[in-house]
Amino acid sequence: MPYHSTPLDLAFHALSDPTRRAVVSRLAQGEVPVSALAEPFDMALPSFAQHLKVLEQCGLIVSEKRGRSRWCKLVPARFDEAADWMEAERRRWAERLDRLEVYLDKNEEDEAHDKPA
Amino acid sequence: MPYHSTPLDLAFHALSDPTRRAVVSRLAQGEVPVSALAEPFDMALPSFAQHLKVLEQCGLIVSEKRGRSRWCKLVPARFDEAADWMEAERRRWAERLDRLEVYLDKNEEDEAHDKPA
DNA sequence: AGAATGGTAAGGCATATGCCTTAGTAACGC
DNA sequence: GCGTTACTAAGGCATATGCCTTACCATTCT
Repeated sequence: MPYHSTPLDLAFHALSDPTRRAVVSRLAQGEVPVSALAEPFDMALPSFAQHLKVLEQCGLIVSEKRGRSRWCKLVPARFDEAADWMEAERRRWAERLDRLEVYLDKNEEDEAHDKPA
Repeated sequence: MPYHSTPLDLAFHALSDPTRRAVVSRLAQGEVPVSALAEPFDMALPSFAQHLKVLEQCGLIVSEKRGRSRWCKLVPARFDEAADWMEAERRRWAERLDRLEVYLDKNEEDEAHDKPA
């Protein structure tokens, strides 16, 4: 999706794959080396490494090579951007429903007093 | 991404495009017909319609044809699944950091009392 | 009825994605 | 040094994505 690819685009794209979400999920535990991360997945290592590359390129994780293994860890900032966007939308949606409810209640009241629109 | 495509995959994929996020964002206002939704975008209508199709197929929106225009509205449930997943991860992450902090504080205290690990 | 409006269908094109295999390279273990 | 371990590079293949254009309906306006 390099047509546009803002950080948010990339983060959501990264999270649209179950393998990558599982990695993110696992990294809540802290740092994990690539081999340990890859172990649960029935996938060739190079394929799995691509997923890590996607996560790293969009800034959801960082990694560092120590000896012959590479350790990965989450970067909450990028994750938060996406989560914050979702919460903000959720709030906007909820506010609209609240206003709608107030409006409906008001009309009901008016009707009770014989003052329809 | 029909390799896997759970609802969560599809929702995140749908949200990875800025045009589609803008549509979701706009629909917080309520129902909007396709032409009005499409108006801000410099894109042929059929291209835009594809984006709506993606949103509808993953359950983020529903639409209904009235007369010759189609009205779209948000479906919060699917959106919430994605938002909930993100919040749950965020919480797990925060909890781990809390435990880490407690652990570090404890060690600091121990050191102060001359009892290192 | 005939034209305009609001989509929808169909198909085409360039690029991206997700997987694979094979072939390296760098660090450790003996 | 030599084999093993842990990745990394390179390239290939099928399918998906995002855009386009050119038809083609329905519905509504005049």
